[in-house]
Amino acid sequence: MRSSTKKDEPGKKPRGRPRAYDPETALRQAAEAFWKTGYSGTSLDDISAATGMNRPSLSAAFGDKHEIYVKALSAYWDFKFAAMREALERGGTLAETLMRIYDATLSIYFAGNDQALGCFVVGTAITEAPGDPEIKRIVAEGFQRLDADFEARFKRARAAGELKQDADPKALALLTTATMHTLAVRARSGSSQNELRKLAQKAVTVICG
Amino acid sequence: MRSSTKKDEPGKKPRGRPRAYDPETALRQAAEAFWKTGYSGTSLDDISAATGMNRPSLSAAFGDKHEIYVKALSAYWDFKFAAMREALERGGTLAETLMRIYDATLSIYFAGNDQALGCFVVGTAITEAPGDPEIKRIVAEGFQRLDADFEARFKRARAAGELKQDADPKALALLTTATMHTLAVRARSGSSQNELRKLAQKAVTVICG
DNA sequence: GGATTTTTATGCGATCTAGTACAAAAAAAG
DNA sequence: CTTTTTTTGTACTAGATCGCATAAAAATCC
Repeated sequence: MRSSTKKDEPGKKPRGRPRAYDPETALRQAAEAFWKTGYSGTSLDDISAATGMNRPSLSAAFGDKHEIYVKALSAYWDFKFAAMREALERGGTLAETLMRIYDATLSIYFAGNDQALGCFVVGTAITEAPGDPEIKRIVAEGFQRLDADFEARFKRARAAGELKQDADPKALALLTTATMHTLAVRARSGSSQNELRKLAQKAVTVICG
Repeated sequence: MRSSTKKDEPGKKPRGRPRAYDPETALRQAAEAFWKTGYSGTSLDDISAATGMNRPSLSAAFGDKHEIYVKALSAYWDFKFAAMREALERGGTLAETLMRIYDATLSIYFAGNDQALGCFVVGTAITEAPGDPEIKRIVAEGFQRLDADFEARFKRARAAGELKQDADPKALALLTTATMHTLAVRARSGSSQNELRKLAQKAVTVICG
């Protein structure tokens, strides 16, 4: 609840005992714990162990379990869309751009050292969505933005003559998102990164005509 | 552990007190509970309430929580593939067949009265997969079979001249599965059945050329 | 009707879980 | 050096959760 998210000016040191942990790092570690075992499957003790913070500190910094999760979920979307934007804005042909997006996506889905965890949203938030309006809303808004970003790119491509004039940007955008969803699901159920890269390549080939 | 899954001959009545509940019905009710709140989010008390069975009866009939879930998951795949097979074998053009499959799929994903729950596998098993080898295996095998069934259908379509000769059956199959995955994910995060039907229609149009 | 078999029903005990109260610790301010 | 402020660390309570032990119930076999 404090305004500690905004980085205090480095000169002014705050009044009391200094925090032992960096909030951003801790939130990322908490997210990793949720990412592995899902919302319901992760206890506050697990998060406490993952962050090195004890329960009261967690509570003071991020609120209760649900608040921690929602913050982690929002941070994940921010991170994902930042990666998307970067891949989108680096230019190149349509197929190159799409493939760059999928490569960036896969490097997130396979980020862990050992076990691939896929997409945080698809792998953990989807399960909770039906019984949790807030999670459901955040998830749905992210997917809508994904569709919209892709559709805009396909419209530009069609205008630039990269696609046939009778191509349906909306339809192609939905298939592009669908491909991302299947990558998310398959990564978490054991497919290899190489296999999924080939899958993405095939999808891009079909989508780009 | 008993051989009670095989329907005993109707003439021979078993020896002791008769079961108060039909095992198949109970397993379906247990699956519905898992479907709503996921594996970790569903307690044995929840399942007990959903089935009307008390805990020891559940234990005797299906084993512990993990065994109940695995049985429910396998039963779901059976059910899903039965619906698939029926939609595949009813003939018609490629586009008609695919659309029939998606309609059957959506009627499963939106089966509940109130809240859409999407796909049991994508909505609940995916979350557990990384930490549960058995669930992971069952999930992966189902997806592989899905891909294979679609690929076979596309090969037939190409041979029958329903597709261009340079079409890639494997690539189209992956996109068809991807579309199913996106339906699963979106249904659980609040999209309407009508909206998803339109999505499926657009996907089919692109996939069938 | 009594013995045997199988299922149901109640309830117990050990563990996990979430949230919080309270005191100790670490820093700046005066 | 003392006071004030904020965070940390320990510990506690209340409730959930799981698995099982034990007794009651309902059927067949003799």
